[in-house]
Amino acid sequence: MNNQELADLLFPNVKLSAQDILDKYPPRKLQKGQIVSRYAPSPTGFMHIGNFFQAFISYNLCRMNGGTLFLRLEDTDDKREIKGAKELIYELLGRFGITFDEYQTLDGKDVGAYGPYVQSQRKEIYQVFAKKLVAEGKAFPCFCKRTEGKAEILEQRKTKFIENDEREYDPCRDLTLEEVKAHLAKGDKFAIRLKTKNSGNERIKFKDLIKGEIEAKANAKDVILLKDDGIPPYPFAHAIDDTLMGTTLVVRGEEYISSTPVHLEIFEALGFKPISYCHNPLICKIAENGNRRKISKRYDPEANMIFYFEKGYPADAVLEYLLNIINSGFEPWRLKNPDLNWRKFTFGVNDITAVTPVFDLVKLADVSKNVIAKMSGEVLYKNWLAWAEEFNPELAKKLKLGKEYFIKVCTIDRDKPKPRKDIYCYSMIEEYFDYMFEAPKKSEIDKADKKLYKEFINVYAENFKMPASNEEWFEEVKQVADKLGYAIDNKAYKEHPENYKGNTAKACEFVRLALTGRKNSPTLFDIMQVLGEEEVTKRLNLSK
RNA sequence: GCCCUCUUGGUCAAGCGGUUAAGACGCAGCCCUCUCACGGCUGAAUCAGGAGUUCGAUUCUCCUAGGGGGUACCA
Repeated sequence: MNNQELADLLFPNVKLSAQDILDKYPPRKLQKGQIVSRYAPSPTGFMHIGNFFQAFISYNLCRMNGGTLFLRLEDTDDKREIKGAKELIYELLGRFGITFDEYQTLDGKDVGAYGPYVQSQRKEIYQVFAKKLVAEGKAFPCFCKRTEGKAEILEQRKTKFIENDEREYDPCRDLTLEEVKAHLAKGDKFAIRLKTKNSGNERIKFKDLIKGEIEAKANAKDVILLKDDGIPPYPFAHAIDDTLMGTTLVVRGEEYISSTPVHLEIFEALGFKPISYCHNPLICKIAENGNRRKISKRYDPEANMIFYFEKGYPADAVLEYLLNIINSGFEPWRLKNPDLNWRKFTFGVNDITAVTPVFDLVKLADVSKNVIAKMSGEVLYKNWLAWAEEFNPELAKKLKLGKEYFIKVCTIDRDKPKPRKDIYCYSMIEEYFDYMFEAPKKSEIDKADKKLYKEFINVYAENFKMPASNEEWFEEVKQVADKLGYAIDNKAYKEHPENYKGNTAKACEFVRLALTGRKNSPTLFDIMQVLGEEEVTKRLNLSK
């Protein structure tokens, strides 16, 4: 079999040599230890948190080491491509402030010298290398039907063609030139497969930055290099692109560990040096049966990165939570440096957690509360409005109309050394402050308290005027309470509760209920100030 | 099935042969306080199991169990 003749037969239009391509991608000039990493999403129409997780790891690694980060779009699976997917990826990355040194703009311009940064535009490159491998006898055309993982077909092939159960040679690897010609004459489509040099008994070792050295069975399958549409599946594209683009560190999910031996054999066949890997753990949830499972688009809304914007979590809160998962050193650092931007935090490549973490929305809420607690009332208002304009236009209208008022609302129990930490996302604020929009419709009052409540509010409302200070306000509550037989002295109350109708706490609760309908709200005096005397009086009278 | 990988409280985890086994979230209780919070303090709760190595194992080795991942002309 003349391999060069076969190669020319298969790729009559490919004129460039591998060297021609290599010349276009000179090695990067890097300082010692400097990394080049990438984020390589597929445009599937949504961004999975696990996928974003990798981008974020790469981003952090690069930012800490002065490295280069590029974005490469892996749009080689035409069946999965969705319109607008590219835009969505760019939009989400932008919202999170994840920036790249090299990428292709939305209108198709490459920024950076190692493009094109979109795989579908690199078809010729892949073909050149595929042709080279065929010419060297390391790859061959395959005319079989696509199996695409269909069990029956795979099974059939196994029993028919596999010499022992350790290897999976493809039947087409031994086609004669004549047979190939016959196929081509019929116009049969062909894929290109790697002619594995292994028999299934070899072992290989490779290093992973998180897990250390991994030993595995070497690849012994004639894997696909080029699909019958001339486009490579992930492994071949990965080997070529990351080599050409000068990647020094590939961050990818754990699910790729198993296929790394395949990638390594492809690198070797191509004559490329292998690249360092960092296989990060997959983010999980606890399933109904108590087991962990991969966080999924189908069952977990939080698997989709758009979720956080719909709910209105600050981007930095999400990022800080993720940083928590990536590196456990972040939390102590944050405690020590409450006011520094998370971008100031550094950690080592080897310090990334190796355990599949369970995604915890409760913890995220806590992180987010702390992020929001640092916002001034004005900033909170701005962010809340921005969120509403996108996801709740009705609300946005109200917020804009009452701008001054709502800034005051947002400032309640804020802009002080120890702000409240109740709010963790913008979508919850409207409900949280519902009584600032209109008089409360529902009341959390205990049934048993109803009589006392009426009595108290009646007297309190009688001579109500807006207090000038928190102290004054409280004095007035106390006076009324005292008059009605409540304990002013909490100690006395604790000793003999039977002597009183309640204590000052109870009295305050009644006022709170009258004004907000709740037992729990920010400082009442602040609320009164924002509501204004007229409104407060109205609500008190309503509650009589 | 086969291959790879992981295993410290409910969750995130520190720990790298000798510790009263950190810390955070959550939970419970107390304190602070003029109410709601914030904050402070205290508490319950963890080394998957079994062998071995060792004077000594959470830490090293092996086995088992369990979890997760992979096993496509998907990434």
